[in-house]
Amino acid sequence: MKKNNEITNKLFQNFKEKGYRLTTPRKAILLLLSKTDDHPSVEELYFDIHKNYPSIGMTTVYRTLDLLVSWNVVHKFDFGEGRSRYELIDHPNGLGHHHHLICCNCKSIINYTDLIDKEVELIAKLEKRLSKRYDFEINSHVIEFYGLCKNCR
Amino acid sequence: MKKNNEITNKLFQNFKEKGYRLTTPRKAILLLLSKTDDHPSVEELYFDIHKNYPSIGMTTVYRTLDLLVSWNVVHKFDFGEGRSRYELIDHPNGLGHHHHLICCNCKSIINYTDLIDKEVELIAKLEKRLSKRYDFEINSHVIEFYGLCKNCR
DNA sequence: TTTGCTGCAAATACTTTGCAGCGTT
DNA sequence: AACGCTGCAAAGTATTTGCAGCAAA
Repeated sequence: MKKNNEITNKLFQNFKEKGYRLTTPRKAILLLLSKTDDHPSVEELYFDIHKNYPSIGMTTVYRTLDLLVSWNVVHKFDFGEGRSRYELIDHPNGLGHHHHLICCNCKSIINYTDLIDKEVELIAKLEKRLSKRYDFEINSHVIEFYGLCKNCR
Repeated sequence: MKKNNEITNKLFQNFKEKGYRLTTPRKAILLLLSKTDDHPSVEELYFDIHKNYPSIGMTTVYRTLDLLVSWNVVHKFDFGEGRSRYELIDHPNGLGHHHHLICCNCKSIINYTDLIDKEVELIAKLEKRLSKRYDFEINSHVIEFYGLCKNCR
């Protein structure tokens, strides 16, 4: 599993830099997140992890995710379901950066990656402009479109 | 108060179309939301409303907001504080459409309105493209930048 | 009069915290 | 050995629901 090693190495460095340790629950969560293009909730992550590591509790999943979010490794989303969902910021699966179409009715989420060059460039410019104007260090961005999906119209 | 009448008229139509009634709590919430460029939480709305209408309870605020959200009159945000925040989608105060810079540390929010023409145009194109591609009816969009504000860097 | 919105209180769901124990470094 | 992560159970907080009463059309 070349990819797993890549992830491990990358995150291992993050951890070292921040002074945190690479523990079993963290490895498990990061590997799970790196294997999906979905946005798992805490509960979903917990159940999956539990299959392989029955001793890891829900609390640890919460705490680990909080840390990963604070390190800018993971982004925490709220799509209005009353629970949070999580996603790797730098996804290693070639999925890369993507955004969301969110159905207001059934809460289904479509990932889209088709931001053309012009758009990417424009977002970069906007980021630079806002950053300077508001003296704000921008780490990540989110573009979401809300509406009704095919089935709910 | 011309503006209040405009809002009332506009929403009154929405209500009629949807078959819902224009009640005191709804008027109160809509007027409050139309008077601020902030993103009040349920609790904040409740306290404000309570000053003028002591009989309106928190439950009603929740329920009313849910309805307004489902009618696409109000957008529900979650900035990661563990509570939701609300904002009129078509703000009548000339504030117009805006987006957010969100500080990951102190959770402060900066509104920015300076999307230049090129950007607006581009978002419109993107919307059209996505809409067609995914057979998705887009009603609103959100562009958020996450990072560290002036004070938290 | 009828429909369906309101309010209170209780219930629910998600998330956080206290504290003792354990694993890494 | 020391530091600080981990798990369980309990606590906390935001949000939802049941049900009787009431208001608007």
